Amino acid sequence: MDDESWSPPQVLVAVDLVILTLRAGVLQVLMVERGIEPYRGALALPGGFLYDEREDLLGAARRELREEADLEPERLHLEQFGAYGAPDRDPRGRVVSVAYLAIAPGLPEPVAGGDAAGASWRPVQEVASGRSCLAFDHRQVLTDGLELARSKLERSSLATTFCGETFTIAELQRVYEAVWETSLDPRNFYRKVQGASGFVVPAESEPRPTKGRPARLFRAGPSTVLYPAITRPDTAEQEDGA
Amino acid sequence: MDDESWSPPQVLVAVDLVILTLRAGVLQVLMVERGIEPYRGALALPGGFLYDEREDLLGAARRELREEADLEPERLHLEQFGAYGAPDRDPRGRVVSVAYLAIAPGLPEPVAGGDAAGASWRPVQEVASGRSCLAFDHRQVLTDGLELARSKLERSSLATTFCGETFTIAELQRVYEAVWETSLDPRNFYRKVQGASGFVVPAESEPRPTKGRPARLFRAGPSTVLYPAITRPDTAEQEDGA
DNA sequence: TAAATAGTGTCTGTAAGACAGTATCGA
DNA sequence: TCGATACTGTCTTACAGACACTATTTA
Repeated sequence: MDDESWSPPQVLVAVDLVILTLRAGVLQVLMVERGIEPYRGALALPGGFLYDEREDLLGAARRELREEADLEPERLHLEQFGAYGAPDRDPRGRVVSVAYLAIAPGLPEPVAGGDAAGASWRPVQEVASGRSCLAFDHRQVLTDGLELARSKLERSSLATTFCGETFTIAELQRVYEAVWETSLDPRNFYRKVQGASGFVVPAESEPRPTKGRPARLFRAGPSTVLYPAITRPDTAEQEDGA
Repeated sequence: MDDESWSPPQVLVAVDLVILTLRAGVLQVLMVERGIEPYRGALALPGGFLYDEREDLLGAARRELREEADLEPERLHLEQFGAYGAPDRDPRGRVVSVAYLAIAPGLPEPVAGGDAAGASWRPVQEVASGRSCLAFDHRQVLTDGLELARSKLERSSLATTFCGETFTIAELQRVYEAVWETSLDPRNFYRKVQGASGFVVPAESEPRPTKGRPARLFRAGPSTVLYPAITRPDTAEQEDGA
């Protein structure tokens, strides 16, 4: 290992982004269509190489968020969740990719303009499950990012970052239902959200156009950690053999 | 970004290992004393650069485990938990380090022999908390790895990997107490461990030398996920301002 | 009025924490 | 026998899930 003539291999470092949002009640992920080889024409997560020697990983993630997704990094949740470095994951050579999870409030327009030309929101279910062809190991990256988002919904106030400035409890519930792919009892959900101190605080503002009784509006509260947690329903508890 | 003349920076990739074990009832981490600059003489986590173009990250972690810690990777829990890539984290140049958490059963001897010459077990509390000088950003890496271990004890059967082939409930409790830096009620702990289906299974074998009534022996059960979880006592729930 | 959505209350089972009590060993 | 450790049981409170009910809007 400390061989005099040995020197460690040079590697390219990239960041990849799993950017989630809720549009029309379904969980969507931002994907770009690759214009160049390898995987030309396939879907890929937004991302790219480190720009220069001085850029740090989070900085690169923020830059890609702006360039490829046309999103303001300052307002978004952005969190690292893994490094992917299989030697053959990129046919061009050795690339280690660090993955970040970003959450954006539902945006009315599909991303447009600037460098984000090829980017579009896609339903997560469609992209993650089987059929479509994803570049590199991005299916695995997506799956891991999704699982992080799902588990963080339980014990952190992450869910509010899917919503706008103010939101109703029912809207918040739709976030949980979309990310978890479940349905929840609105009455129990209401009780639990109210019971988690500091999760949401009332926001007095004009009611929304609606059928039925207008809902109260809330905004994100001071807590980042939820206690008690909003627990995810059993999705068939797993066991595996020794 | 797609400037023709631009090319991404070459980076060195390393793996760093947080290797935890329990010795004499205290949580210890394997540290090496650096023999070369930078940070000569300081304590560092075991680790090193990727060996060649074909080695993958987990492979590198396994190799370092063998070389630097003289441990058999096959028998240990080994899990990635983060990538560290601040531009100035290594004065020699740009290095991105991928961190792994490893758990070893208590080993009677301090590590010796082979490349592991400079390695020694140190109490985590002493290393992580303040005083001693750690190389690079290894204090942060250690802290993050520790927090992963602590949280995984709650919902996974990780704790049994700190123990030998067979163990008593009291020994398992000492694992939780050491990692969490708490004390637990033995009676409630007993009930919870038994209640978590598949966590431990009885092992019939000769009782141990002991004062008092000899304890039953168990071995790790088939479950990797704990239900119900073994919950960590409140360590002052945190809130932070918006 | 009805239809629709919002919000409250109540009941039941399970799990957590506190702690009393019984069992089985060595000396 | 006593001291020590192992193990069992019981009580109280908190939370999860199920679901009945009341409230407030539009049509």
